[in-house]
Amino acid sequence: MTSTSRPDDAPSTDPVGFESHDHASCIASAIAEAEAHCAREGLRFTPVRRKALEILLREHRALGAYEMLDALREAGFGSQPPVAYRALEFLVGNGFVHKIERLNAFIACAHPGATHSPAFMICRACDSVAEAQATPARGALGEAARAAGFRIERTVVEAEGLCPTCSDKSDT
Amino acid sequence: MTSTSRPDDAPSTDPVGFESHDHASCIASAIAEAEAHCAREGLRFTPVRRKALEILLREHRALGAYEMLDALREAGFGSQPPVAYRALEFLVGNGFVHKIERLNAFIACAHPGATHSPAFMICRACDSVAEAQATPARGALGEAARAAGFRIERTVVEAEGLCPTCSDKSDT
DNA sequence: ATACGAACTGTTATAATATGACAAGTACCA
DNA sequence: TGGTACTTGTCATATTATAACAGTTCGTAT
Repeated sequence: MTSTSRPDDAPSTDPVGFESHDHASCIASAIAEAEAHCAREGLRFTPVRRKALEILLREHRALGAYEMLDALREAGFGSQPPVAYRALEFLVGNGFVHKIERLNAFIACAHPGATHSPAFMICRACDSVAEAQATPARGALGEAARAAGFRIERTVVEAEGLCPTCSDKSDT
Repeated sequence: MTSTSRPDDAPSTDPVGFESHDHASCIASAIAEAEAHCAREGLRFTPVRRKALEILLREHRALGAYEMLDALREAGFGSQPPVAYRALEFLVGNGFVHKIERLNAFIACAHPGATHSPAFMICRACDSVAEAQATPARGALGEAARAAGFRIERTVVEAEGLCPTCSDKSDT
């Protein structure tokens, strides 16, 4: 906790992520959420897993697996790819982290706790990523799936474009 | 053309792709579409590009770049990765082929000619892929983007689950 | 016809992303 | 305390992708 912490009721929505916000408190609460979830489910929130989640929360951007590996090595963990991939697999599997397929990279979930289908907005200029909510079963895809008899289990929804900041720059 | 060809008005929708259909005619017409498009735009529909598109149309499934490379080599083209990647880049760039990010693989467009935002249904059991239409700007993502001031240029929409066939099998 | 530039092809080499397999350590429970 | 499932770290390797450069082809303007 730093002197910048604030009560939980401040920017509780933050639907976007292109705005700045209080990292210290969102990190702490996300870690606490993960810890509680693991306790409830009988999962082992081991040091390397916790560290990986902390790194993603602290960076607040999408990291490649090898960037994660570097960070974990610096923190004193193993230095071979499976170390990073296994931690990330655990975190993704439990919904604490999402994989951005378009970037082959990983980002901490912005809505921990909520069961959700994430959607992402990826800026092609600065690589920033914001998380929103998708509504898979609704819309054209849901209809097509029902018509085809396809049983949707998971959706990847990623929009690529320009974030407000980069959009302003390119308008110049 | 084979004896199985049929008039263009038969299954004109084929919104799904989990159904079988007349490959010979859909291949021929897709190639013709691509040829016409390139002629109009002053693009060069070279032998290796044409062959790559033919291969994807014939296979009617998502192929990895190295599978494509093998097929191109067998057809007498170069045998190094850039050969495949460059042909695929051209085809994707012109909308004749889509990349399935979830699979790092490529599939021929099922709706050639139409300007569209594709959406895919990917069977996790048999890896079959069907293409549908997405409606990016509508729905929750479009709203979030407008609220955030994010300018969407392209969307990746991929649903993972079970196709009708595999779904029936797993119900047993 | 010919010279020119842009685009294309093929190659070598290497980068970036990801997984299989195994040995050693740890947690938990019977 | 012994067994079992899980976790970690490592080595080795597979898979996916791109940079750079030389030679060729294409279209066009002389």
